[in-house]
Amino acid sequence: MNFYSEHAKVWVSVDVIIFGFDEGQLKILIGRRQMDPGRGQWSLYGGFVGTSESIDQAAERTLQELTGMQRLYMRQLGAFGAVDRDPGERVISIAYYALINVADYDEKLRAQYGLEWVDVNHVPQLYSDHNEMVAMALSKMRQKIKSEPISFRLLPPLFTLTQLQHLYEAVLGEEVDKRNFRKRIKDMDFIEKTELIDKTSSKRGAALFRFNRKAYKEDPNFKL
Amino acid sequence: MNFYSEHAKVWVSVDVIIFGFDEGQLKILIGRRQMDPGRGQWSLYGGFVGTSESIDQAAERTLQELTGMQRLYMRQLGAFGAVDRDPGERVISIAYYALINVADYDEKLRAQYGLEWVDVNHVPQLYSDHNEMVAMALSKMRQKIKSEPISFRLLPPLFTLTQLQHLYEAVLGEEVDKRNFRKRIKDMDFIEKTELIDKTSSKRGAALFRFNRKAYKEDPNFKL
DNA sequence: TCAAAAGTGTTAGATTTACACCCATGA
DNA sequence: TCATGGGTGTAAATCTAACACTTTTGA
Repeated sequence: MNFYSEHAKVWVSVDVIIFGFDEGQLKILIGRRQMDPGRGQWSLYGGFVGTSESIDQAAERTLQELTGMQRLYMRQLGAFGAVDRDPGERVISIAYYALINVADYDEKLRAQYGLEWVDVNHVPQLYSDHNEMVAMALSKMRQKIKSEPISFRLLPPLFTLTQLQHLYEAVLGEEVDKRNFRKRIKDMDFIEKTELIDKTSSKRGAALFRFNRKAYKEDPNFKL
Repeated sequence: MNFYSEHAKVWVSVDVIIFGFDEGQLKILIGRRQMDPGRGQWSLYGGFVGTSESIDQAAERTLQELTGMQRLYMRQLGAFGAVDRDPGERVISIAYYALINVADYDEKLRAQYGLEWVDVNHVPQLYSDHNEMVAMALSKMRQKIKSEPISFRLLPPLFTLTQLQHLYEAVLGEEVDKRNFRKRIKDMDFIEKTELIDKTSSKRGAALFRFNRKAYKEDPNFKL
């Protein structure tokens, strides 16, 4: 008998907000809940924290289950612990948000889990407090994308400046001045212009850029 | 039998980093751990989350136990969940940070709990991952104090501009230009000059200011 | 030849930073 | 009278924001 045993245990889960950029919109991945309570409701994907894994590991396991992808960007958002947040049992949930390049995402997996990409501006009502989690994740994203080079996680390895600008516009929810935007990008030497040209979105073609992680680490001054 | 019961429960605790401003230094309140494992080690104060309280309520209960004070500023920092973070059992802890005016704090309570104020720049080794929590709290504080009027939570209701400046210097860990600082304060109409004079720290006396919460809510543009 | 997206500089205004002296008072 | 902390303004530099036209090319 020790002092721990005087107290009650609770279930702890993780829920993951997966952001993607597609069709000029910032989207998240949601699915229909497969179990009671709340079966059939739109919901974030989550999972319980096991006894032999850290909460970060639980979140990574959940994310990988869903995407099959490795080494994705993921950060903790915070813990959600209202007593009745889950209608079934007392469950404390720790929310994470992750960024993926939609093009890398296996469409078969999406279908298999019955997941859908939905525009962050048109998220339906979700199970439990998941809408709150999404709102908080979006707000944190907006903050972070201005001061850290996480935008590249939402794009293919090679991207045009117009794509990058549209991504910022989608995340921030406001228009961005093209010339000022490009000026700032030019100041960041770790965003490198390649010799490659993308001709898919214009007749003239646009230069493809790449994020050089090593160069960023040597001189990490990101500011949008 | 439902799907919850396939999973294991864990203990969930809260730990509170209590900041105070005293003798020109930013300090936190720590104590000697009263139970095994880790008895006698320096530690943050914490408590377990009960079955009928939210995590925020658990944090508030813990904070109030310790300070006897109500309506303090407190925010969640995040969840800490390494498997072996607690040497005794698997415990996931959610850290909170709180701000108090040291002068309001009952010295008897401090002595009763065996707590000490220590400078954030000289925090000893703490139990478990508590040093990590403190570092994160400090970093969040630094961020927040530049964009939200939380500094007043660390001061008496009436304060001089020199006090306020020293507080910023202690939190940010760098010197602040007196004239530029006062210029910015003047721009914020919700920091009101009173007719009162503090003569305790100079012969000439310094004007006492107060934070007008209502005025701030009407025009909340805080920027330091 | 023309529609559509790519690409490019300048200027005014706002913000930020650096900096030094006089004031009021009690001891 | 003097030591101590309180209080004040200006100018240079930097940063931010607004703004429009030319280029390239495939259809």
